[in-house]
Amino acid sequence: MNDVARAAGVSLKTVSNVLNDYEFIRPATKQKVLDAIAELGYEANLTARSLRSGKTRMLGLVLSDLSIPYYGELASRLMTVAASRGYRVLVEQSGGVAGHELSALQGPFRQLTDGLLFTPLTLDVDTIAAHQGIKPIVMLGEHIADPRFDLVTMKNAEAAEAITAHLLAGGRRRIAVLGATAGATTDSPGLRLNGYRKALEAAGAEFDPALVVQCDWRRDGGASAVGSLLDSGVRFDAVFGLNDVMALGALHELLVRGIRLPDDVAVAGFDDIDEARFASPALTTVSPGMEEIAERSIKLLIDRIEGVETASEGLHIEAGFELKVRDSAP
Amino acid sequence: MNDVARAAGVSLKTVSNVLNDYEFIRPATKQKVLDAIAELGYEANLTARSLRSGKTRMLGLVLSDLSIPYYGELASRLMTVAASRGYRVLVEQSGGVAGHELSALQGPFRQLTDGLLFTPLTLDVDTIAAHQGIKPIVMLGEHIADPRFDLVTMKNAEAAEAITAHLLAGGRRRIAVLGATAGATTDSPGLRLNGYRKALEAAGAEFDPALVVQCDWRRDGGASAVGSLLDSGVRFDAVFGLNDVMALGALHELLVRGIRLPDDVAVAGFDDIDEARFASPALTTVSPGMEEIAERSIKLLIDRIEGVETASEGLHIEAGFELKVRDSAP
DNA sequence: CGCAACATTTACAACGTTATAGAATAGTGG
DNA sequence: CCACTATTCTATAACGTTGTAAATGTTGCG
Repeated sequence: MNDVARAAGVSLKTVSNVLNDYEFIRPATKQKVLDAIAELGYEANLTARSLRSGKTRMLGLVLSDLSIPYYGELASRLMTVAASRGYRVLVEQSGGVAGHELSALQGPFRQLTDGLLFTPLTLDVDTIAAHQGIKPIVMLGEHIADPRFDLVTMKNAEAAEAITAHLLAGGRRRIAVLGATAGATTDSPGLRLNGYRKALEAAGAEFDPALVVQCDWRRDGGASAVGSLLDSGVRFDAVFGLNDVMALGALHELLVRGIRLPDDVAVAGFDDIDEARFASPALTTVSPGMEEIAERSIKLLIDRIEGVETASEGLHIEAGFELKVRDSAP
Repeated sequence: MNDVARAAGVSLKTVSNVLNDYEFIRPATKQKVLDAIAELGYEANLTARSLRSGKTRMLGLVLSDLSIPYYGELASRLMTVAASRGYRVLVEQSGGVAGHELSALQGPFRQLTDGLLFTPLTLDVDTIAAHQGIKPIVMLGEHIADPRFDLVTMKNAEAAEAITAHLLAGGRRRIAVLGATAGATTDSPGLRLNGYRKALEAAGAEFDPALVVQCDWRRDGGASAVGSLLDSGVRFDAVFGLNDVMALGALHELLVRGIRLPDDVAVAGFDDIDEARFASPALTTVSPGMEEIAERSIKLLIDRIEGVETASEGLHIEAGFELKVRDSAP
């Protein structure tokens, strides 16, 4: 910057002012500076700028694992939206481990970012509140619904209700659910299960706890869950995976076992990952409006960082959803 | 740091020395400093450290799109390996657009990182060489094979040859290839196609250009490519997708059209993404040793950054591969 | 012509760290 | 007990930027 100042015959600060679009600069001076910058190929040093300003123009994204399709797609979209606002996204994988989530919250990672998009999987809301620090955090997903935090989420219950209603409308009465968890009703499995029950109730169908299976939210979790359901002799005419990869795992296992889809058993998922469309049969699922989630969460976080949004209570935003009816459950 | 120094009754620099494991520090002094750090909850400011040292301890990763399963998995593994060496990974999506690739190479992104893992898709090697700058770059993938650059790649030709040989051994003679490109033989489609031809030759099978189809390296690319092959009436008894997602798209399309897999047509892919195992039928593919690629590329890049590796020629590393025989092509 | 009032530019300090080089202290041999 | 070396510590100056406040230019008006 010194060199530029010398080349343009102005002071250091004037160059800085040009770079920062300071109002009171004579056009001629500005041009001289810009010429010098172009000629010398000067680029501002971002590290120095960060040190001085205390801002990094990076957003932190904490999620369990980028290799999970839903998170890969989410990260991709968030990065694109953030880029359009002049921010970068730095990803931290927690692996769903409490210690990693905590260190993402307080450790050096936090320092590198101006704000956090946080998908907590193991940490409870009070622990997070105790370690939230000073910079803005926007929660993604559903584990947290607390007035202390901003939250951008999908309409879990409504979407699960809609897809269950669709299965019921197709004549299914015994709908197995994969991926439920014990206890909590405010996290995404809980909310989706609520939606499921509500749809059953509305249709006057019986709720059978034997149809609700706990398993890992992964492909092989869904596969083995549906396998043990078959082995145990529980009857069912539909499977609702609380996310797509479990549903796809189940779909695969059902086919391996010679069960006809969708004639014998219909399969539905949740997320509408890219892959769902190309499964055989194509997976009926619900699209949680990821584009909207990405846009609104980035906007909210940046507005908090830049002081545009000043609500003292946490804002809770729910993105719309869309039912995607395909061959696995027509 | 000033506060810590005061609390410990030592100078600023002594605190810095403790933090940097400077050799000549009395154990008692070191302990005093560590106690003061613990008591005050001090954490070093990474931005200031970066400004002073010129290092960010971040590695840049340039790839087309994180939502592509192969890249999601790769990024995830790279981040894990990098973390174990005390580095973070900052991802930049190029979308396969030349302009974005170029700006990742020279723009502010470069400043934020100590070195680059680069997966060039559109830029040619001379353009890259012209803009490579001063910091280390390790190429990932296959578009570049040039003595000027370090490269970590998979055994494209050998792996493609192996999987083609497997199809031939299964009695297939007319193997369609999806995802070929015109011209280049040193990029990954080119190398894989070479392996395909070599296997044909070794088996004395005829090479038919009509079986080689160009398409986008995406799910719907594979689907529509195999669709138009069917429509055009070209006979084939196997499909080799040059990557898994094309193969999976093709697999889906074949099933939709009522073709029996693997009886009528066998399908094979390349990459062994997580999803391949759970397709129906499960996809036969080749695993390119991603773990090894991740480990060796991170190690090489960090060794270059830290001056451990000083070879003046580019190092070319090929990771091993493993054939994954599954139901789509037994 | 003089002096507000405003526009434009500048000098200097600061952000929090590490490198350099030198000062202080401890240890050793004669 | 002194000179000399090895160890341990510290003062000062950077790294490259922006905020503050003050200096300088310019314009308009009485």
